[in-house]
Amino acid sequence: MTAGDTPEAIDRTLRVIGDRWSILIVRAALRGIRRFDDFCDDLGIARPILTQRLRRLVSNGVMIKVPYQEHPLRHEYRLTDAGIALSPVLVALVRWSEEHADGTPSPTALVHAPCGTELEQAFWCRRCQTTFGPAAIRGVERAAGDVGSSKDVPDGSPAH
Amino acid sequence: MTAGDTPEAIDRTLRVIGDRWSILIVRAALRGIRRFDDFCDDLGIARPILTQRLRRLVSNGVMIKVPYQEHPLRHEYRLTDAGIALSPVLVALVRWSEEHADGTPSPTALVHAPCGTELEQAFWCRRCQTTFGPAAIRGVERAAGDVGSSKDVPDGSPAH
DNA sequence: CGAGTGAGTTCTGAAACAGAACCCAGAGTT
DNA sequence: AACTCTGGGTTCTGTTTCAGAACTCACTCG
Repeated sequence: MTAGDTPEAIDRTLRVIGDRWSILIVRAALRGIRRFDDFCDDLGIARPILTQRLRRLVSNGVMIKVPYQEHPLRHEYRLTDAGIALSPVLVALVRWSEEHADGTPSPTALVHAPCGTELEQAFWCRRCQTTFGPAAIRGVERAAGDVGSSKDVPDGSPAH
Repeated sequence: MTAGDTPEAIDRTLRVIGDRWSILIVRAALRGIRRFDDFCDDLGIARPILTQRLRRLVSNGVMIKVPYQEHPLRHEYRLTDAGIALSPVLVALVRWSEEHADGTPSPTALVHAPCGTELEQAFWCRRCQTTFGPAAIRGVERAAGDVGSSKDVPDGSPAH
């Protein structure tokens, strides 16, 4: 309550994809995996958990279950637009992993499709027509009357 | 094995920040919160969990514990550079929350500090000098000989 | 001396995770 | 018809992890 903030929204999101597997499932799906067993093999996830995760992702609109053949009725799981919209999260995570958690670059590079150049992720200011990094971010309250009260995100020197 | 991929690296990262609280803690820290009790109050997190999370974040180099006064010896927790580097993940999550999980925009807007314009997050191609969205991403194998084998990320129409 | 504060720890119960093994419908094989 | 394979699950059974109340402890302030 006191916190004029939103752990709320982000919290709800984390409930959807905030466990170790969901993000990996989305990632696998982005790589083109669609079938139950393929997810299983690719991720090494236990079947019951996969079942439950897929169900949750479906019920939260991240994926949908579509039949890909009748008769032996079989379904596959695909990302919805909302699911695809998670890719910035994924990319940010992968980037961070590579740079900070563990030097190993992932064997799959993500590139700009039209030209094949490896992509970067940045914050973009429409007004200045420029990209920038975390250091140039500031948080401001949205409450209409309150526009002056901007709190700086971490002050200058972070650590040390 | 068949998967020439890395759940590995990302998995390690998710072990660091892949629970519901760690990200929220980082987020709070980005907003300037530093002290144990303030995290507690702000997040509504249970103290034992906060203790443990902070310890883990510290041991993984995301935060550091620095004394801010002697005598009643007190520490505070600050983000390291690696921790600050998580902000793209945060931003991506918040963005997604707002757009897909729940219409409510967060009360704290993130803006480009120099000009105050609300920021956007995008993929950036250095070669083309352009920003683009998830649809224009493609994954290619990095294995030196194998550059031709590019798999498309989700094919054209995602769902429906 | 008593109250207050910052930063935890202990204890206890609920929930989530994880793996092995089992199930079942339909198709293809013999 | 019997037999086995495949895709897509479910059940059962432990092990972690989560979570909250309540307690501790060192120190300071009045």
